[in-house]
Amino acid sequence: MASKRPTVLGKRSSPPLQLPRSKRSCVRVPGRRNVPPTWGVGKGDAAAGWNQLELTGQRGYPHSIIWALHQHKLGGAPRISFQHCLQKAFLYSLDCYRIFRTASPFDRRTTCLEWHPTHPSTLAVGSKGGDIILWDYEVLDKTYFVKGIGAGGSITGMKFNPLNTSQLFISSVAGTTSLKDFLGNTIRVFTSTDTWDYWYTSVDVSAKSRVVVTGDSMGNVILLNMDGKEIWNLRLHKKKVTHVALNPLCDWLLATASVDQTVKIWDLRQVRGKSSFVYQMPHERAVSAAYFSPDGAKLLTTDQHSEIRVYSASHWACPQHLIPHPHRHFQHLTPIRATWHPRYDLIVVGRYPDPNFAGFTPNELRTIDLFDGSSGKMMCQLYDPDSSGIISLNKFNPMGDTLASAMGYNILIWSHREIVTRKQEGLIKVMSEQGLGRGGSAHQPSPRNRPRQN
DNA sequence: AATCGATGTGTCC
DNA sequence: TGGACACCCTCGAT
Repeated sequence: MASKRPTVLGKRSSPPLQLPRSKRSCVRVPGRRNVPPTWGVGKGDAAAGWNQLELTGQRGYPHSIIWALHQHKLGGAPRISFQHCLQKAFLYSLDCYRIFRTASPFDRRTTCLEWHPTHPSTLAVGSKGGDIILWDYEVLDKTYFVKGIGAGGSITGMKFNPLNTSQLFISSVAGTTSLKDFLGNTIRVFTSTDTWDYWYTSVDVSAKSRVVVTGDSMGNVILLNMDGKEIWNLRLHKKKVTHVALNPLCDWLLATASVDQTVKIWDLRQVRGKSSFVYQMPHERAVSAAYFSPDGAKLLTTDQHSEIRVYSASHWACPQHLIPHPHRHFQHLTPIRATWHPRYDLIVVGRYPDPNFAGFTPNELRTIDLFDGSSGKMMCQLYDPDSSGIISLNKFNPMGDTLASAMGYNILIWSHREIVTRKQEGLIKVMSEQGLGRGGSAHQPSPRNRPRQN
């Protein structure tokens, strides 16, 4: 096998990428070429933007758990569960969500986002250059930064090790799926390519059945045990595998998405080849993501053009909802992926307005859209005019009260205005005590993207 | 198999 | 300030 170096086929013209890059080696860590990383505190006030609610029913009532309990007790319609009341209360509260903190720690686009499974204000974010940051946004400067190789290092998938949350499973264009810690040590390499002709595109892990699954850009899916022993490696798709996801409850159920325009569901215990799937879901376009819902009962897929789908376990064969939504693919954009809220039947996804999309309206904004998973209806949009880029990645934290977004080079943290205000006061105090204060107020907005300003 | 076009975001001049 | 251009290997159409 050829060494992992530029190839004619790959059209790579730069020197071998595994060598230290003279241009990059002296660059401070973290940091952009000539721009220091930026860390921002959101404005958190009402003027910061608008969030548009499209709920039916009354407004202006404190939509809290108390409200939900009250509603439930009133029991207007018996089929409306307490859970549903809670979800409604949560949707109302989104009206008050603001950007709480921002960070722009990389010298390339953000490609990957993963919340810490237990620590509520900590997340890992990966970049196109292979950098990874572990960031606790509630504590100033509490970050770990693992430097990547630069060009060609792109992080394609991340998953915290469920058995040791100081470690991350990482798949990368640089040619490995491996387990690393935040000091940069490689604990184990699960698979590697010795060529730039293909690379790994996604990882998932099951603590229960102790397996690691990874997909590659040729359509192969590899199943390994936690010790790194390969169980099988099979070409399950005709084109690049874009996403692999294990069912959180049923750990032998695997979903794979591909640019071959299919999503396939597999029984891990009996995979023999391309056609041994349990279900196949043909799509209109290449598919970027297929996430099982937290309760394992649904599957959410995002294609590369203008469709989000919800499938239900009761009937995998046919989608429960086809949701039209503009999020077309573009070479220099991190593919947009819709994700589930961890507690409610809600879907979050970034909008990339498209004049050719059927529902296009002039002056459409690059919002974050929330859909109800059971009705398929859009319930709410989040928007901040100071962060007007396309928001490719959106994930709620495991608690479900904070949203992390990836917008180009930037990471945005959204939470409830009251919490934002309270916490920001504390942060600004600490900043000014440490001489980091910026006139005692938040960042000055930049015309395009506030987080880039410093 | 090879070529082309789409068209976001940041840097440099 | 605005325009050129890099990014670096994406995907669909031809």
